[in-house]
Amino acid sequence: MKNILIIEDSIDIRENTAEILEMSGYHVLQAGDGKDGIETAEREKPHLILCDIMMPEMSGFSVLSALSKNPETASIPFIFLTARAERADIRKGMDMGADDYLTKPFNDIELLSAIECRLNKTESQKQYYSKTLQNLQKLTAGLGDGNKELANLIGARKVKLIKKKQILYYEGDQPQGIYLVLKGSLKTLKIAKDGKELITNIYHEEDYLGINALLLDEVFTETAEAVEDAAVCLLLKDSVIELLNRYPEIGKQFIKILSNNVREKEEQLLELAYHSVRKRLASLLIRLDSPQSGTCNNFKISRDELAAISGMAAETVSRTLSDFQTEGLIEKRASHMLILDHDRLVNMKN
Amino acid sequence: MKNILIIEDSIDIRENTAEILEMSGYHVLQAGDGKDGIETAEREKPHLILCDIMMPEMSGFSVLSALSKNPETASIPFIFLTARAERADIRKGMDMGADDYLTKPFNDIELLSAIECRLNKTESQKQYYSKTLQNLQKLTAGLGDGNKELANLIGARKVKLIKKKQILYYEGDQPQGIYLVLKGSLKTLKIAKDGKELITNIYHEEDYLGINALLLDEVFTETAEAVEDAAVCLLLKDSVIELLNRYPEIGKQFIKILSNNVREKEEQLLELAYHSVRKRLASLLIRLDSPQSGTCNNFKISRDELAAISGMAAETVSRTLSDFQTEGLIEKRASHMLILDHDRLVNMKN
DNA sequence: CGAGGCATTGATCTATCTCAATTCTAGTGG
DNA sequence: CCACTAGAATTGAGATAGATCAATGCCTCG
Repeated sequence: MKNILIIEDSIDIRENTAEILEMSGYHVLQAGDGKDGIETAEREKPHLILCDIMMPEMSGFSVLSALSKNPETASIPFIFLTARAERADIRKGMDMGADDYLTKPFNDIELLSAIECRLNKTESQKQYYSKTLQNLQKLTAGLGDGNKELANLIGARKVKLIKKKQILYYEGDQPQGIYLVLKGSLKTLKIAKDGKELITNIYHEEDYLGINALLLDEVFTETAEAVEDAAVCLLLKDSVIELLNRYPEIGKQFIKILSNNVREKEEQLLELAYHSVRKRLASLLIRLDSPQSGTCNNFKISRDELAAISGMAAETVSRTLSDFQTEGLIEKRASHMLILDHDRLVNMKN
Repeated sequence: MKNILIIEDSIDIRENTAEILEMSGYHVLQAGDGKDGIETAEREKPHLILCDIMMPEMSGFSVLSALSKNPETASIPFIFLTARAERADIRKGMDMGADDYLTKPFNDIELLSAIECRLNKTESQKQYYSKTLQNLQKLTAGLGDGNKELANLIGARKVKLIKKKQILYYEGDQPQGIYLVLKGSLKTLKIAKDGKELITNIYHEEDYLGINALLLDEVFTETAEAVEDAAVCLLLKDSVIELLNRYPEIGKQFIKILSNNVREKEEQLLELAYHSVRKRLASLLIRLDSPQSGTCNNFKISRDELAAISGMAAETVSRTLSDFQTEGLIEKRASHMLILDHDRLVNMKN
């Protein structure tokens, strides 16, 4: 039997809702204010939480924020109850990691379907991603307790699905934490004053997104967008910092990731400063060809994107690729690229 | 009583010199060749080393180079003994980090005054830097035990002095740890195949050098060179990692430093990709003007260096600076730069 | 005070961007 | 399943910012 916790200051609504749920076979816990709600959640670890936004003393936001900080409760599906209107509030709630919201007054069917839907989704996601997570754990094995907890945090947290071209966050947004890419790929980009874009990074499965914004108390300096349909998992700032405090290994992993990043960027700066378009494009193709060391020799990417990564004009990219093709270095058909002569690309003179 | 090691293949000179020194109250160690000299130095850690340049099998340069690599011996004052002439050799020796040289034949007074002067200098430097270190400790206070230990580590380590244009480490060297800059400034640079240099970073007092090489088990990917006479302190890899394991705060500091670095690099990439030389040079001037937030409006730098940071030709830098001057944005006299109109530089259109 | 290294300035050259006109591709709806 | 269309890619022609080569002038440091 599933336990559901209702946090709601109005006795009427609370009892009424509880009744509906109990008739449907759920076991219900009730809390009349935020503080009580948090305590109950931590003690009982319910399977789902319903929480009013507007409450005296402690708002629903504070409750969600507090629960998110505790890894034990961070992953419990969380549904906001809210008076109609207040769209801004809803946005804010969802951004903070709430899973859904119900507009009061709601009827039995709305309530039950929202809850069921959420419980099902959580369940199926858990199964779906447990495979990915096993890989992750294997990957981060031997790192001791720290990573087990990190993995728990990941497994526990809700997954956010974003579709191709959708924005995960904008330059200027306040970072909420870091994202682990579970599936698909994303890119981060900066925009110059004249509107030209520069892609600064491409993230694939198992990459972390936003580490460099985690500890600097500033807004994002780049925009993150899905290159293809993707699933990411938000690890809230406070939880990650908490882990960082407890497990130095995790900090060391982050340092490694960032160090690699710095190195890559410096390499790119050197290329951009002194290498010809041919050379830069050649090395970019190599870089894209082996996203994670597995050389696959073929991938898909638009000219505009190639241009935005390498900082050249799309027409120039197009021309140069045509040259490469006639020279037998690559094969291209529309946006599909196939590397033919890896070595000659690596050793491109100029 | 101070120990002095003499490395010299000619027995006559060696014994003679030893006698002079012993009469003056020093305890003398002797070595007849480079290999023996290095071993003795490592075993006995003398207070000062005298070393002939021209020796069979292993030259004085090799001895100095070997001792410099070992942190235990790197900070021992090192004086070359050399036959007259050979000015080039002397230059080379000083560039490698020797502290002084004596031209053979030398008399008692020359020898003793050189030694005394050097020992005194080392002593006073130790005191001088202990003050800097105290500042550092104050600076990193409030970070708990971790930083106290870090500060201890720093205080314990010997200081390495490097002169202008001298190399701290080369691309391809194995990192021994990270360096804390105590005084002066250094730059790290990468070299393109055609010999052009790109300066990737400039480090000032209290900056850490080499964090990005610390945890990646690979060689340095850039060369570090002193821009002006500088003093650095080597924090050995193992000690730092040990601290990292014990004090998450330190890891977090490193993450912040690296995060900032990544951000800066991305910003530079954007500029290099899409901004005009005018704009890039303007923002570089701004960046150089305030090394650590203290706007001083005037600094010294060569055209070649400006070119190597911004990835343009030195002539272009020169031309653009002249333009800036006629526009009343800056004032320049040889390599001295003075910012006149900070705002207009920041808002440079194109 | 002299020399060698910096800095400046001029003249030329070219890699790459920009604008513009076609052609191709892939995704949509009938 | 096919035709249609909007977006993507290609190709051409022309413009230009900045690199390069070269000559001269100016510090600065011994």
